[in-house]
Amino acid sequence: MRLYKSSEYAIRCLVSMARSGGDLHSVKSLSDNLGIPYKFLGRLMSLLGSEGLVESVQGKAGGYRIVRPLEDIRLAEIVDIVEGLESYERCILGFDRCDEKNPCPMHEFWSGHKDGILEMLHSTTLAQLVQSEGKKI
Amino acid sequence: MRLYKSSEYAIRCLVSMARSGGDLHSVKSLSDNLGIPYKFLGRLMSLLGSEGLVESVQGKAGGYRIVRPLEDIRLAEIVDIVEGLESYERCILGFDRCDEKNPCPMHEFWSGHKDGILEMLHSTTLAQLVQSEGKKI
DNA sequence: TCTATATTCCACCCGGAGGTAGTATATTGC
DNA sequence: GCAATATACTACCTCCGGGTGGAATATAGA
Ligand code: SF4
Ligand code: SF4
Repeated sequence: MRLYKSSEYAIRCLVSMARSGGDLHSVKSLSDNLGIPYKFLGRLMSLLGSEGLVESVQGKAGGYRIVRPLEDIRLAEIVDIVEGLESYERCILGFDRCDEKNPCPMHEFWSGHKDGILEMLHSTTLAQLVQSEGKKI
Repeated sequence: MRLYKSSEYAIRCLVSMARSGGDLHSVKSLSDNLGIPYKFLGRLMSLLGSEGLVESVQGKAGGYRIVRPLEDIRLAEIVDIVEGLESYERCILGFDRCDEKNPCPMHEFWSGHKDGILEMLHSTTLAQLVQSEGKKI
């Protein structure tokens, strides 16, 4: 019932980068500002880069920047890259190939929450997170 | 975003036991009927027994039975015994000590779902699961 | 050119969830 | 009493998410 640490880190970094101006952010500065293990974050940002969510610039004064418009980056995409969406699309009791005619005992109590979360992940964009009133990152 | 396998097994076993009459159920029969690894389920049922959710009878023709009324056993209690409720009470970005005045960027998009799930876990009882229309176990 | 700072890539460690094996112990029915 | 069948307990294994260390590579700037 919790995101992977990696998804949490990815979201926090992207929000932090988007909030503090548009230019390059080094892994070092992100690690220091957000309290995320340096080496771990390095590998994660490299993954986000290879998946096209961010752009990397090597060498001194290098770092990462967000290239795509914030309204175009949805939570579902971030989570899918980092940990995959399988566990959100499957369900609480782990059954797959569910239909309304053959539900598990939890269906009427759970499926609404599951659908709501999945819808939220697909509809919420980085732009909304940046504008949200939450200050803590 | 998924229950532990152990929680899934526990819920499925309890629902199965409650649905198929009130008497003793051996780990062997539960394992066969539900397709749950025998040894693994044995340890899990032993835990449920030590926590007072079920009662164990040793020896030939022994097994486990539910003693408390079904209306009194809530999902939250089962989940708490098996995997703990921490990850449901904390939140999606892993912050603790959250208040409305100092939210994280996800708060307005997530906290509603979190509260709904927690409320569901605390209010749903085994009796409701047994009566639900779901046939698949 | 040389150095400092940055990403990139490799191998490795740790802890916990899931699962297996074997054995000890309890108890029913013959 | 004895065999069959049940729970109880201990030790161990595998996989993976999280995390660390070190060296290779790229590059801006003195
Ligand atoms: S809650 Fe519904 S969708 Fe989820 S596993 Fe059960 S039957 Fe399938
Ligand atoms: S969503 Fe709200 S309750 Fe959850 S971690 Fe963020 S601020 Fe805290």
